[in-house]
Amino acid sequence: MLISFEEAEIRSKIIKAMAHPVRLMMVEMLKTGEHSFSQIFDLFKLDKSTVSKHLLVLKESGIISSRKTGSDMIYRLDVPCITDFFSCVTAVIESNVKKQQVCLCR
Amino acid sequence: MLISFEEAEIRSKIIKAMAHPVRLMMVEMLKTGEHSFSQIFDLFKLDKSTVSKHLLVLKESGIISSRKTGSDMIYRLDVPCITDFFSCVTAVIESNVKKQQVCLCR
DNA sequence: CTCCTTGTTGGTAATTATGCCAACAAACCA
DNA sequence: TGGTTTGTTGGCATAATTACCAACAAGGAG
Repeated sequence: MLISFEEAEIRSKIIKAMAHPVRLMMVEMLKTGEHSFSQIFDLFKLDKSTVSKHLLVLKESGIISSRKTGSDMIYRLDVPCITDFFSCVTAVIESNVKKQQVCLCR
Repeated sequence: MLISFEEAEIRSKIIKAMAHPVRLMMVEMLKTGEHSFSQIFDLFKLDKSTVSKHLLVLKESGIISSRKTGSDMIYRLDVPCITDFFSCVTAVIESNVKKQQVCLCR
């Protein structure tokens, strides 16, 4: 009935890949279609190596993939259902507002 | 169109709360209904303080809540849509299998 | 009241995550 | 061929996470 610890570990690796504001924004952007590294890079005030490593985390978890086109690296979202993922997060946030819970605002 | 960094931070805190195998299993268990601390504790070979702290993380993110009944602490899942959350994670795993991607198995 | 059960909090050590700089590799340009 | 653009990798310092033990607080039970 309950999932095994091994199964939970596999799942948590995927969830962990999403558990960073920068990577969330990257996924949000890729929800609108393919984008090049430089387009993604321009979104943030971060070193290019940092951006590259965040993209690698998403790629290794299987959420996005990349291909080289000319001198550009193009990234795309592999799993469209990531939208459902977010809709539940939004539900949690709304639930927190109803509870007037402030723990996320500290 | 794209979410702000502040919004992404709020979201990532909730996702981060789910990003641990132990906490995932706790949520799986609470999907079946309310459970006491000792019932949850018995699932794991962990110190009670560790279990308590994991539950606190879930509680502070607004995913679960607790109430004291007699000498027991009862925990419950506040956000049923967490199931949708998992269904997307499962889709990622299945997509990875199709790709024969091994990065999650190392 | 005293002991015992139940769970939380404080402290600490080990591991992991994050972000920068520097160096490198690959493709494009001149 | 030499220089430039584009992105990745290695190394390192700092911060965050995790899990343990010990101590503590709050309720029963005797």
